[in-house]
Amino acid sequence: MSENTMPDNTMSEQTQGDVPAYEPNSIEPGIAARWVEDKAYELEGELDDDTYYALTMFPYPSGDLHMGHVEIFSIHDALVRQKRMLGLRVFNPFGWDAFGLPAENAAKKRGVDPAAWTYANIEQQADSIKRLGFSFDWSRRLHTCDPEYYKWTQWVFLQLFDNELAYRKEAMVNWCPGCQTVLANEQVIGGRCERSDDLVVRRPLTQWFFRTTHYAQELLDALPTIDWPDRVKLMQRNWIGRSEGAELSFRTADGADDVPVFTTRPDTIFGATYFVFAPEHPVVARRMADEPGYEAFIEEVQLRSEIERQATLGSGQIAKRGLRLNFDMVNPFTGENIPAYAADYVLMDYGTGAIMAVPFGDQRDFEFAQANGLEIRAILAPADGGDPAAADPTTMTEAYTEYGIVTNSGDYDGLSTADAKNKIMDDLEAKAWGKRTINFRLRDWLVSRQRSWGPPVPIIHCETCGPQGVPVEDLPVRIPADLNYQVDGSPLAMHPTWKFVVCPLCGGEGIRDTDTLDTFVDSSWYFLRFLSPNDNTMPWPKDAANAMMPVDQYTGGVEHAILHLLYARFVVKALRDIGHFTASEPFNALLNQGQVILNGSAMSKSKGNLVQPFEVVDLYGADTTRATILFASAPEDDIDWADVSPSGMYKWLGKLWRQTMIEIAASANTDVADHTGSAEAVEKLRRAVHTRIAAITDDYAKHKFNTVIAKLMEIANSAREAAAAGVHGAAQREALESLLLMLAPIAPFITEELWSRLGHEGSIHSQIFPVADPALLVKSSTTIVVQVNGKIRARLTVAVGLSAGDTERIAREDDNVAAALAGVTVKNVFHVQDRLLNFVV
RNA sequence: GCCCGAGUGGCGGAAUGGCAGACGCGGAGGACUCAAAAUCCUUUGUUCGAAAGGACGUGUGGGUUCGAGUCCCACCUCGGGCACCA
Repeated sequence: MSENTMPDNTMSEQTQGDVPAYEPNSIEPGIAARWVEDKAYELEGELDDDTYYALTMFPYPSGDLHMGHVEIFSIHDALVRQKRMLGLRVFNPFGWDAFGLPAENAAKKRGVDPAAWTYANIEQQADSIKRLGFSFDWSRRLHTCDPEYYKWTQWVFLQLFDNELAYRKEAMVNWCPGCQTVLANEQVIGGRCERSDDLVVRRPLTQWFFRTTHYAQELLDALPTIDWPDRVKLMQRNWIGRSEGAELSFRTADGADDVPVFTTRPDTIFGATYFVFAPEHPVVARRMADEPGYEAFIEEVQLRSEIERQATLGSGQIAKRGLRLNFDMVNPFTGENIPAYAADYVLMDYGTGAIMAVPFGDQRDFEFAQANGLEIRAILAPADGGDPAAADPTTMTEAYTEYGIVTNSGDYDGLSTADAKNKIMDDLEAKAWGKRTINFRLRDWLVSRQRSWGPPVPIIHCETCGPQGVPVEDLPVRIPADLNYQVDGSPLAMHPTWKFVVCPLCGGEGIRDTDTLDTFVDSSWYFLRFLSPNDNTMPWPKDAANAMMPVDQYTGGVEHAILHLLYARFVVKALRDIGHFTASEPFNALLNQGQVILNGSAMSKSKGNLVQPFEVVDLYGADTTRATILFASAPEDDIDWADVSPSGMYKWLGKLWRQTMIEIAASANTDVADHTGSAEAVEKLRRAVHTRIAAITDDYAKHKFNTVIAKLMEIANSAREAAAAGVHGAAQREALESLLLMLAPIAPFITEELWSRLGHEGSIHSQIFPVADPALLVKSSTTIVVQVNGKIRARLTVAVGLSAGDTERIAREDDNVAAALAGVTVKNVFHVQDRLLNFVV
């Protein structure tokens, strides 16, 4: 390469008149269309053990994509594209969680067909996703509202029904007046509906449940086996809420009823000075039926509890009111008669619905006892060092919840709390008064909804045969096309003819169940349907399920921590036990992205603070939009759109574009295998590139896309510096091409375009991710820090591998170090190889 | 109230117990331009100093360590989860 064929670099960077401009919106749409036409990301061949299953939470089609979608798909796509470049066969399907209330609300308010509304939104989102270049496998697309899909949702329901994991019962359930339907416990947030924010009321209704409690222990035990964020695992652990204790019975004073209670503190039983039932407890209901005031009390409690819950949220103070019952109970250990109460602080659906009240050791009982003038009996003394006044009923101001030494408890006096617990439980079991028990906070999942835009519960009710599953050959039970959505209540239930059928067992009169399944049922198994979304003969092939499950990498929002993510785990365990595959968990690894917010608060239509993704895309292109999001912070952190700078990212991509174009021009008529520039400058550039390749590979593995981009910027800076020093040709191309390859998962369009302009055939996205040359990672010299008493006195460049003695000798030659050491005695010297030397004086 | 998590420049954020502030945004100055935009270059934690150089600095107070943004204890603030769970 001769000097005069090389354009002067400074000149070309300043003029750049001959370099085509970076115009993302003129190149991106064509490339996006080509990827779809070429079926570039459709996986061919078998779904086998070697296939990597990547999945992102499928969206609900409420309108066009919002920023949150663009964020999660940008994270997911960067991850997926990089995995492909590492040589993995990646299965990356996509679909829509398309059943839900907004479609039904649109139908009710505006008279549109919910299906038409839904599919129109889906098409709009699909177009946007393609425009943004997300590399999903479109051949596996599914929508949960397709009859071809919900046929199998109904089949899943029937599998659980046939195996006694789906059942119907009357229970006090959460009713949302706004949505006109019942809700699962997981959908009630702070007493309000997760969707509409209406105050939820409690009603007794007969509903369908999935027996999630059957798997409570396994759902808890398996948490350590999955690679999920600790935060999510902790939320599930708390939601499942396992507690160990004892169940034992108290007898009524008249000897007629035995009433079981659950306690985690059997050691405090001698302090049980009264007894409390949940207001609706059956024993209370029977014995109090004729008492004046009982009915009123029940009503008052139900009304009051909701209001008080709201009024006292966050205060930690809840008034405890109760009703003295017309009978007493007997404490089995003391033999004493103790008064019985009904009070709303005891819940019917936790434990046994009744408690032994120990005001000394439980804050709620303490408050209730004070309010009602009941005895507070000390049954524990603080261990050494404790404050005796805190455990003295005459002076204590709150319950004594610490452990200590048992007192006033007969034979158990003098034992520690832990020993007394064990001994009392041993004795309970020996006397057959009770047994060791484990209680869970988790309840069964209520799955039926009084709505119509969802899969109808595939059950036919028969007066003689009871509820019967719809035979598989009759699935799907379709939503009728002629529903009237303008009615109050459930359109499906009010259809004049739909529900009248014959019983599949006896052939007599049958009535369809008019409820539909919760949308979370749809999404609790969709990752299985992706394995064969177009096969109408089975839900999924067992072989493929065994090979592919669990999903290797799942990405999505933390808002589903105890909803979707818990339900999917339950459904997989249930289907495993029924025999449909061997996997025990749906998602092996989980990445939770943060939220996109604006000026500190969540974006929402009602607040009018939405940033529409396409405002950004239309201005700067998809690459800039994607890279801006990934550069703003680590994926798990929230992004405040007020703080991010798409224009900054756009500038950088433009700079990279020009830099690459200039190099293409600079090396146009030369042999790119050769390079110009000094050997030192070339080596410096190559070292910079290869150390970054190693670091970036690492950052990708940790999903730290923000530092990936920072290091790519460093390569660009090094390459520009080298170009200014006259380095062109092979070393410069190596730098730029490595950069483009490593940027490709993040900004797929500009890298594709520049890759081809650099003269390469084929897509950059089917290349192999760069590998660092180990030889270029070995340094010959390094900068060490010399400290005196931990304060930095000098930075010296020395050869690597120096001994402590040699390093010290060189360090002492430095003027600054010598000055700091003058007149003092060095007591010790710490040496960290190739990094640091610390004189302790 | 209980349980998690987090506090680093004007801003977003980097930092296997070993050079705090990588990378970028924003700011300042300059080059190019008739001018502006775009682009390029320099500079940018605070403070003392003409400079060389020094001091201070990761929410607060202690501690461990030769050495702490990083580990431990207490507290403050913010964010999240749960909320009468016996």
